[in-house]
Amino acid sequence: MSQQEVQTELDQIRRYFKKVGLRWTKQREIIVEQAFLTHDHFSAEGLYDMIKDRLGGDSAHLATVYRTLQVLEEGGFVEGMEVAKGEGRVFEHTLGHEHHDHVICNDCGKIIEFHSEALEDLKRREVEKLGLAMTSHSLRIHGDCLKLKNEGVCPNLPS
Amino acid sequence: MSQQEVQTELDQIRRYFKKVGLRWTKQREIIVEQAFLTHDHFSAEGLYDMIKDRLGGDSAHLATVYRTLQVLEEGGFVEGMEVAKGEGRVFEHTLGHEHHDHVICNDCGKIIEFHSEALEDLKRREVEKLGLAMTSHSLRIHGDCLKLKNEGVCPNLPS
DNA sequence: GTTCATGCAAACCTTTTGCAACTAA
DNA sequence: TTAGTTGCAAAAGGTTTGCATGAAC
Repeated sequence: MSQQEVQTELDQIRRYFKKVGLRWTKQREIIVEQAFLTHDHFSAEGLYDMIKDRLGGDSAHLATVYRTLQVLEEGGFVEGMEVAKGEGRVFEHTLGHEHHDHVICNDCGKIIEFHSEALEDLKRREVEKLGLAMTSHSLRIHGDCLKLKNEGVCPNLPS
Repeated sequence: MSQQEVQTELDQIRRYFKKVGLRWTKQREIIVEQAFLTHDHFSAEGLYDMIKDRLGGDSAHLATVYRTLQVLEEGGFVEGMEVAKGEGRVFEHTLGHEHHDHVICNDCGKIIEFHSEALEDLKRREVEKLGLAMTSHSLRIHGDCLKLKNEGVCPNLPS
């Protein structure tokens, strides 16, 4: 996401904050900006560290990061999920992304996103059979890397 | 699961413990038995409470429940998952069950299980396209109850 | 000037761990 | 006998919260 696109997202989120009666503070701006500058999935503490690296140690307190992420999640701007047992939640921003599922590589831990309309339809239909209207869902698939198995190299490993 | 079926599961698990060089203790028997007597999903602490209710306060320590659940999960006898943000993991036993997905009712929180072979196939194929061989996955769908919306009654609420 | 947000530290909750006592094999 | 297991209490790790101070409106 380019700096310019981030600006558009920022504006949109700022309007949301105002609309629901929340104040737009320096800290919130910093946190939201960092969240949307970040391409990968991030944890609350990870985001906090990125902010420290970029702007210095006292730009936004960790507790404020948590509080802001909570607001963003309620507003539907980010989505949190548990990736591995015993670890904290990781987030991703959702503005301008269609919903996607996650594949987690057993070999390197990398999170790969994918989207399948057919899969979405099927989920929705299966749930309707049970008498519910799907509002959200989370699909995480763990898998072994075939390239690693066949060629000894995991293409998902950071190079 | 009937008392007799539980006995069969117990035997199977006891053999597993022995085979991998773990001891079969009174506490482990109590914990495994309770886990397989239980039809619903349970948390570690919930299982501990059930044991206290059934057998008294000092039958098995909470730490032992955690340790045993870990072994059972590694052995593939139970499966743990996070249902709601900020809450602990819940478990279900898997022996003699085919894999299933979960639907969580937004209205009453009830967890409904379902299985769809078509959905399984599609997941597997989508992941293979990405170069991975699916080893496990977790699909949780949250939905609004249609009966509640249309008729004012959520059939998933405990009666 | 009010009301809400922040920083800080302390609390919280679930899960894990170190260790001495114990027990299955 | 002896290596693995338990109970206990303490620690750990991620997240939340109460409160006084400070900033947005």
